[in-house]
Amino acid sequence: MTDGTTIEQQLQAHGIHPTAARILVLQKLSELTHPVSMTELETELETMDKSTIFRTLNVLLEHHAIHSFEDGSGSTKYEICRCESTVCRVENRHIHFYCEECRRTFCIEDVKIPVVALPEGYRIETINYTVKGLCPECSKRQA
Amino acid sequence: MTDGTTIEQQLQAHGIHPTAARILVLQKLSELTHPVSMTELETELETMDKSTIFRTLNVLLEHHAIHSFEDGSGSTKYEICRCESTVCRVENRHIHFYCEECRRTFCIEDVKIPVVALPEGYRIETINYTVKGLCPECSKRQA
DNA sequence: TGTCAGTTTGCAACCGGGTTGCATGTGCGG
DNA sequence: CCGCACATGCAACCCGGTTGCAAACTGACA
Repeated sequence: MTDGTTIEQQLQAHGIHPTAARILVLQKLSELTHPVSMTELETELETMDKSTIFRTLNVLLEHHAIHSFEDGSGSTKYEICRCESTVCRVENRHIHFYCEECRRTFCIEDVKIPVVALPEGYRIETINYTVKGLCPECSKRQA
Repeated sequence: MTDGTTIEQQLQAHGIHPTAARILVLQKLSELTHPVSMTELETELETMDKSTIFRTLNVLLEHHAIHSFEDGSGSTKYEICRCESTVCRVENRHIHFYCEECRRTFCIEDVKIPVVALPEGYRIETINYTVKGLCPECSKRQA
């Protein structure tokens, strides 16, 4: 989904009416290599209003063009969905690492979310797997 | 740790000076069978101020008498630590389920957090594993 | 037992992420 | 060209969490 296709095509592929705001937000998310908070997007996209970003993110989420998850930072993080198909299965998603020292959030692309078996009756929609601790840089600095 | 010991003894075992507030909070947490938010505690313990509860929870957390985690509800949830020892290993901790319909958080005691291997350098402090979806009741109601 | 220092608590104010209502703008079909 | 539905900006708001400060408490020591 990241290849030749334009941002606009990606939006349409997810059934989203491509407006300026939506293109800009998705564009930005596809450029960034790490997950961002709403506030970070706000500073990146100075022209755009907070509420617009908020609503845009929600549209993108509903149509599964992006993912959101909570690291322990307090604010929700967003990242573009790089799935091949339009529906992204839980077990294809990677885990995240939140460094309590430098407060950065890392994608651990290589490690997929381990899916557990739940007791009868539960219907799994999504799984949040976030590891907290010290990132390589910070743990080295501390040692 | 849940057995014969009094709340006061539990506090002391964790090196916490047992004050009225701390006893009440830990008491309440040990009574409850499900994780609660600060706000829920606030309504349960009407006499106690929000800030006191906040600071008390932090003391309990620092001394590993309780756990905290984020389900997707937006507010942090707290639950008593039922570990035998004073230090609670990640792999002994159970996972949680957040129902997007009834907004309740469930402990899945039987299922422990799967621990993944991270690339070199990361130091794991804690892991947040929360499944979101529909609880048995709500998924039955929907069907 | 009285006093003092350090700790704990309550109150009030604050902060920041997230959310909403409403008025304005924009694009598209007729 | 008009009208409508949808999208955006602005401002205000909500609420969980956090902090500064002063009062209350506790425990140690004279």
